[in-house]
Amino acid sequence: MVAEGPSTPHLRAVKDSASLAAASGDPAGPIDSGVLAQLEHRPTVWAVAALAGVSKTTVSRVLTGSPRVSPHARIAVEKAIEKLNYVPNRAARALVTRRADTLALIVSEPETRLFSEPFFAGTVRGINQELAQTDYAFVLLSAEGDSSRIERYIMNGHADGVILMSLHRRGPLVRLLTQSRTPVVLTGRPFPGENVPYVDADNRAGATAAVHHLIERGRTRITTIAGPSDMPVGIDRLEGFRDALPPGARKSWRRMVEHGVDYSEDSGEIAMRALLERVPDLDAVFAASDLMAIGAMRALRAAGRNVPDDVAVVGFDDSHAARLANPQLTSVRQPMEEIGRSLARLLLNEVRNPGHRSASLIVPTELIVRESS
Amino acid sequence: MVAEGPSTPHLRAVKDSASLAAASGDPAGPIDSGVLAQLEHRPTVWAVAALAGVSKTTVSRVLTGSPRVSPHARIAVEKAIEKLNYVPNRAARALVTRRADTLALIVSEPETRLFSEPFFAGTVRGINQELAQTDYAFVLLSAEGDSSRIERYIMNGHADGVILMSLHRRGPLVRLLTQSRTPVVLTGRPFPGENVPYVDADNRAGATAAVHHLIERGRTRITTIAGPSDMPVGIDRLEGFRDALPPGARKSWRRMVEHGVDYSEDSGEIAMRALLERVPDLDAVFAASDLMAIGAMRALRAAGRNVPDDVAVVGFDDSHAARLANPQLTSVRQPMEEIGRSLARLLLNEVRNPGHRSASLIVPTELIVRESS
DNA sequence: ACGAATCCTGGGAACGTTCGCACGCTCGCC
DNA sequence: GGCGAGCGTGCGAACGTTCCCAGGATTCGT
Repeated sequence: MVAEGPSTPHLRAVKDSASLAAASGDPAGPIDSGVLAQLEHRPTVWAVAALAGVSKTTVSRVLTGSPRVSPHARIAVEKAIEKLNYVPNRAARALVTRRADTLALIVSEPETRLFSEPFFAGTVRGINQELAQTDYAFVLLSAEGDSSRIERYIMNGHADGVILMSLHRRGPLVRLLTQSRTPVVLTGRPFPGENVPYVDADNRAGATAAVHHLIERGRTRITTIAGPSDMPVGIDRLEGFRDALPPGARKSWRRMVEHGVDYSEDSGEIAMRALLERVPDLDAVFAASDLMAIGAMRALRAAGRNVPDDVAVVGFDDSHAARLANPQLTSVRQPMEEIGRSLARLLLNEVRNPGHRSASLIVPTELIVRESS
Repeated sequence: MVAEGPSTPHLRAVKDSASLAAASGDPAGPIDSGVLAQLEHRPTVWAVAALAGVSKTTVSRVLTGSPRVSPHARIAVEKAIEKLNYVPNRAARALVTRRADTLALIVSEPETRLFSEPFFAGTVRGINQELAQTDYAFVLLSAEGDSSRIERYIMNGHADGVILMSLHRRGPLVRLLTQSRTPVVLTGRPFPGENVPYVDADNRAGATAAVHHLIERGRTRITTIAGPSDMPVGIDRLEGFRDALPPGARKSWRRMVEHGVDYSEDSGEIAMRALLERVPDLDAVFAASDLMAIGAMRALRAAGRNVPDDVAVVGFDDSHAARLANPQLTSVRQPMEEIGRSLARLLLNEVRNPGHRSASLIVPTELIVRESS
C-alpha cells in the first residue's frame, strides 16, 4: 500500500496520513511536508486524490469533466483541489493528450507597422475576450526575421491552432501549417491559392460607404488613391469605390484612380500630386489608408487647396493618425474587437472539430465622419 | 532485448531492425512504419537512437550538450537527427526538467495604448533579437481584464521568466511572481517596494537634454507639463526639467510646472491653458509626453500663439504622433530596441543563475529635433 | 431472488524526455 | 603486468497526466 504509484517523499507522507485534515493536529511529521509541498513543489493529482480519499484516476475524471463520477466523489475532489490550490500540470497533460490547450496569434510582418495600428490592439482584445471563456491559453508570436523559430514552436505542438495576421503575403508559413494539419485562420481575405478560413472586414462595402458619403456631401469629381493591386485588401477597396460611382461617372472611372506603391504617407502624397495634375478640378479623394490620406492632405495643402472646403478627404482604418490629423480625418473603421472574437470562434471551431471546415466571415465596417469631409 | 523500454508498435519495428540504414533495402516491414512515423507520429529519441545505433540516453546527451559523449557517437546522432528531421518534444522535456525554455512578456495594461506606441513594437523587436540567439521561445501575454489567466499560465511553469511591461502600477502580479520565485524584470523604474531588476530609459537626462535644447534656442521662460507625480516616469522627467534650469530660474521653478492628470492630449491641453494664464509670457514648454505636447499645441493655437515662433514645444517618447503632428514635434526618443535587448539579457541572466541578482540598467535617450522648437 | 446491465472506481500502462547510477573498456603508472 | 582512474555508454526510474480495462457494488427486470 505504501509502495503504490510513483511516490516522492512528501507525497507519501501526505498519503500515509489518510486525510490531511486528520493529520493536521499532529505537530510531528506531515505538516512540514505539507507546507513544503505548497511552497516548493506544486501539488499533483496524487495529493488531491489522497486528500479527497479517492484514486488519482477519479481526480483526473473530475478534471476532464467526465460524467462517470459520483456527485459525492466529485464534490470531495473539488474541495481538495480548492484547498490545495491545485493546478494541473500542463506539460504532463500535453504529453499524454498531444494537445497544448493553447492558441497562437502569429504576426508575420515587419511587425512595427502592425503593432502600431489600433487594429492590432483591438483584434488582440477581441481574441482575448472570446478565449477568456474557454480554458485555452493565448500567446502572441512575432515572426520577426526568420520564421524558423515560430515553425519549431508550433510544430512542437505548443499550440493547437494559429491565427495568422499579416498584410502581406504569408509566405511558406501558411502552407507549412496546413500541411501539418494545424488549424489556421487568417485575418483578411487570403491570396489566391490559400484555401484557409478567414475573417475580414467588408472592405468593399466600407469603400462604397465612404464614396456615398462624399456624394451626399455634394461632391461630383471623386478620385481615389488605391493600394497596390496585388493585395486583396487593395483590390476590394478599389472595387468598392467603383461600385459606388454614379452610372454617369462609371465609364471613365479609371481616370480617377491612382495606385500608391504602398500604404504610406509618402505614397499618398505622390499619388495625390499625380491626381491633381490629371484631374485638376477634383473635389474629393478617397484614400485606401489613413496614412495615404494624410499624405494626400499634405499635397493638397501644398497645392493651395483647402480641406474640406475645396477637396473632401476620406481615409480607411480609423487609425490613431486619423484623429491626430489636422483637420481630423473622416475614415472607415473596422470592427476590430468583433473581428478578433470571430477569429477566435472560428479557430476554436476548427480545433475542436477537426475536418469540419468552417465558413469564413465578412464583418461590416462603419464610417466615422470627422472634419475632413 | 525486444522488451526494453516503452515500445509503441512502430518504434519496436524500427528498433528490431538494428539500423534503419541496413533495413532500408528490405521492402517487407520497417519501411512502412518508418514512413508512417514521419507522416503521423513525430520521431522520438528512440527512432534517432535506433538509426544512430546508440541508446536513447546517448541521444539525450547529445541533445543536452553533455560533454560525456564520443565524437563518433555524436556525429552519428547528429546525422540521424538531421535525417529524421527530429525535434525534441518540449512537453516531455518540460515535464522532467521542470523548465519550459520559454520567456514571456506580460503587458499588464489596458493594452490599447501600449500596443499602439512605437515603444512597444521596438521593445518587442529588441527582445526577439536577443532571444533569437538562444533557444528560448518567446511569448507575449496580455493581461486584459482578469490577470488570473496569466497567473495560471505562468504558475503552470509555462514560462521560466517574465518581462513585465506597464506604465501603471503592476498590481499584485509582481508580488505573485517574485513570491513564486519566477524571475522577473520590469520595463521602467519600479514603484517603491518593488524590489526587482529593471531597464529604463534615462528619463531624467532626456528631460534635461530637452530643456538644454530650448535654452540653446534662446528661450528663457521655459515651462513644463509634467505627468502625474505618483509615477516614477513622471517624477524623473520633472526632476530632469528642474536640473536643466539655469541657477537664476531655479528658485521659483514650481511656478513653471503644471501637472497633467494623465498623459493624454486633453490633459495636455488643459494644463497648457493653466500655464498660459499663470505665465503669460512663456516662450517654451516641455511636455512629459508627445500626446500632451500635441494637446498643448492645440491650446497654444487657440490662444493665438504660433509654434515654434512664439512658443517652442518639445515632447517625450518620439511616438508616431510626433511625426504626424503639425508642426512636427521635437521629442525625446528612447532606444527601444536597446531596451528590449537589455531586458532579454537581464532576464536570461536571472533565469540561468537563480539567486544572483543582476543590476538594473538605465539606457540613454536621444533628442530628435523637428519643427516645433 | 438471481443474472444482467449499469454505474462507479482503481490499477497500471502509456506519453517522450532527462538523469542517477552502474558497468565495461582503455589507458598510464609504478 | 596488474590495477585504479577515467571516460563513454546504457538501463531504468522518474516527471504528472490521461485513458484503457477490469472488477465490485448497486439496481432493474422478470
